Amino acid sequence: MTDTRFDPSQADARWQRAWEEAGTFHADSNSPRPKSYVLEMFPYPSGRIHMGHVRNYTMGDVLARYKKMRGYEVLHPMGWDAFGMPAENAAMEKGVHPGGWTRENIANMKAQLKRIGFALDWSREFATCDPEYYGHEQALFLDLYEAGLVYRKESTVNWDPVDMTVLANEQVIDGKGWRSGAEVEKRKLSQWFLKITDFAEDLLDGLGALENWPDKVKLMQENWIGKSSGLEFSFELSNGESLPVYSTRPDTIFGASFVAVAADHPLAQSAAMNNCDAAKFIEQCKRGGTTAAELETAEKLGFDTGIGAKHPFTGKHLPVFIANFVLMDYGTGAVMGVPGHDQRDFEFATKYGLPIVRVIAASPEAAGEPLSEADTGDGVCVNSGFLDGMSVEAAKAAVNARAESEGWGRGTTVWRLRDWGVSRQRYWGTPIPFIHCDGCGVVPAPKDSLPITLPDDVDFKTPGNPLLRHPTWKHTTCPKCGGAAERETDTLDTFVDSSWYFLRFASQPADKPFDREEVAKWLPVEQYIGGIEHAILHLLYARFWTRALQHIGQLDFAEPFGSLFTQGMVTHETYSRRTDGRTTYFLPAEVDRSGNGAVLRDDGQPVEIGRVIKMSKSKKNTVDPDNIIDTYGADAARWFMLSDSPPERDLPWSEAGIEGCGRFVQRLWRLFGQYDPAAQSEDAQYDKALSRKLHQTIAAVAEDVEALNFNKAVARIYELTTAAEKAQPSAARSEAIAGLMLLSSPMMPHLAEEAWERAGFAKNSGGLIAEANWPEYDPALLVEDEVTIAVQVNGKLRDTEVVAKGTDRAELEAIAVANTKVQAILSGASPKKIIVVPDRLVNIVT
RNA sequence: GCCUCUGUGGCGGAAUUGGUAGACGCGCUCGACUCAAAAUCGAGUUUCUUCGGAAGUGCCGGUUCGACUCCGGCCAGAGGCACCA
Repeated sequence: MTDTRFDPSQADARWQRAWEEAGTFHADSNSPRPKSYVLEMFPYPSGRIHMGHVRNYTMGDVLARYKKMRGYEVLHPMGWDAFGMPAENAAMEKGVHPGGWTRENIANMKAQLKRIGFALDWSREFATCDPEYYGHEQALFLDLYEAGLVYRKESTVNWDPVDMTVLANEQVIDGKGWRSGAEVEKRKLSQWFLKITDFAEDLLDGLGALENWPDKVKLMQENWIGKSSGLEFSFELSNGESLPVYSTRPDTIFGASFVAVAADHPLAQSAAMNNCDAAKFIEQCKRGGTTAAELETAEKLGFDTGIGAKHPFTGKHLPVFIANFVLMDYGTGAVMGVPGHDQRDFEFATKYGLPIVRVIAASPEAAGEPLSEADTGDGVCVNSGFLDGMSVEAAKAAVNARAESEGWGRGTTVWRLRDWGVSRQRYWGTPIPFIHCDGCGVVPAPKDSLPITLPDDVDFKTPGNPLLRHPTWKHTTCPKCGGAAERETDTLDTFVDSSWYFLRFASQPADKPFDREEVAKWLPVEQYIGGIEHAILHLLYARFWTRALQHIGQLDFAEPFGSLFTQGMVTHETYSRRTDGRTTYFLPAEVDRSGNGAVLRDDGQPVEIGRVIKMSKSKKNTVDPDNIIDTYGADAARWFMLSDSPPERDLPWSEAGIEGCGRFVQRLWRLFGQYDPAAQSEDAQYDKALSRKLHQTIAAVAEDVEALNFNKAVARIYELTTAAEKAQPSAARSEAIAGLMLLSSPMMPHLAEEAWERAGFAKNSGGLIAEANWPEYDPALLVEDEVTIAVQVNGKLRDTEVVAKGTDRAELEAIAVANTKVQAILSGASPKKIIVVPDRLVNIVT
């Protein structure tokens, strides 16, 4: 019998074809239905879909299918974040063209996604490496330039002196270039920036209105934007100059024992001119990576310039250091060092023998308490002249007021957020549409010259930017003077590409980036789903870009994503070997983990087992879903992704559960086969219980799916399945079986379609279950009429009692006191207190 | 180092948000069916126990009649830290 087993290898493809032929998931912008835009973060086409993608897109898919069943016109599109470094790496390693490599990957991954049966509107697909896409991006960039939101300035990059190329942070390993192994240097380059700081206040304020964003994401963004108020003031220096510094803790000014400037601060530069030791120290600071993590964990080093700074209150001379932990990008690039109340300053002062003074203490009496580490707690000012006895807050205000009235400083707001550097010295990205002319300077490319496309004939045999050394590409004429000029050879950060792709999904006009009317119909995105790793950068950039477009009058809203859901990552341990100081990673599929350790299947030799971390291409700890679909079918894979783990939490990958999911698919299939509309009830009481279970499940699954609590919805479906299996044939049972088909259809759409058809619904209603309505529930059936209450003595459970729902307090108390186990414990003593929570418990306190 | 999370049986996790800890699933054990296997079905499965109970949600302490849930302090792991996407 063919229908005793569900055969995904037949059914999956069959229904995928049926949906495609019926145009089931085609989003019609002229539909009278209410609209819903469900979007998952589009993937980088790395080559293969991995489990993180499957998890992400399955969640979105369930929601999209559910919304459709609830009567929405759903836009659920897919595309490709197709520019980026891995394509260039592949070009260098395998000699393939980044474009060809990317296109091939897209084709493979699209085929993989199609096998999983996602309810996507493929007619809206595009890749960011399409000239039709990035040409419009160039136009938008020029629009922002005209609005004054784009500028150039010098900024630091990682420079590999052997390969003569700029390295991404990821390519710097232990301060060395990943290919050359050369010690990386910091180098300044003139680069393009977007003025995200113009929107800092607005981006911060906007978080308040994002009710359906996770608090943790809003908090992370808030901290990232980092609004702080403090004092900007100037030290008079012994060389007659003045040095502006910024501090968020002016209340600790009496504890200042040194002043420190960044290595690239003008003062440091001029010190280097007169002093070769200073120059050497600055050179030393240039070594190592540029990341905040590296700077902050590196040993605190300084160089005493010999210059003195005059303390504005005490007149004491403070030594001025050049220090490797001061950032030129934040504040004024110079700080006052207060070792008593800042841990970095404390470490620095300890190392260089500088005074450490307590100026904040829990109470005035504790002024003399020694410090073994920086005290960053609250308290009152001590050892601080006129500030003594003031609270931290009062002292801040008092210092600011004195500085302002005496004219040597002022209270200011400083942001941690820096402008967005978008220049990349790489080939595989959107060319920045500017032209460098010796006579006219930097000139925007005329809009009618867009798209400025990438040349195809590039080579990756030598490191560095192929655009820069291409024989002809950069040569052009100046749009202003007509003279010979050169194109900008930097390309845009790929975060620019992902900052507006969601607008392009609304429609794809040829002559403009997006159609305003279509955007108005679909946007903002109703539900955006993606990895928590994008909590700050991508989401902040997209919010900024949307605001910037609103600012220049191209959009009518500021926030692109109404609701955000950040899923946890699919994680796996890593397998690696180190040879010649380089680490090679291996795929889980290449590794035999059956013994105690792990060995490579190829040579039987052990590999090192690394930590359980997010699946990523660079660490090769990815699992390919194709094998799982081959073995168990798309529905089992989808079900597995939704089961068990709460979606916001990380999911450590294991193969163990998938088999059970495959069994459940068959179990449901057998149950669905028992659908019998003619079945008659024999036991009305029993029927009512099953009917109640069905209606409770309908309500609960809807609620769970809307909250994206898929693991809970899955558990409900299991429970109803078990109840239906155990029930005798009856009308209620058939109703439950039909209900289960509908409830499980967003999660296991192929199985549901097959069962729907077999049960005759497709013929009767003339449609697909994907186009059916979500079942209604009867609110009257949700309420139970009996509840089990806990009987506790001193908070410990002693027994339970079944009572009618809504039994009043007095009666509950009487039942509990009369309970034999309670009587045994009380043994005649009378309780001190009895706490009654109706429908829940009675607690007897002795 | 900084910011944000997470921590519950052998495993993934549930717990109506302060009210019966371990729902549901995986795995395992035993049983039924079978010549046998697979599949399927049934029972059991936190730990200890003198079988009365006792302990138990990363660790230490606190609030409460009652704490996985709230508060304080630690520990461990993950994500992000501006050129991975």
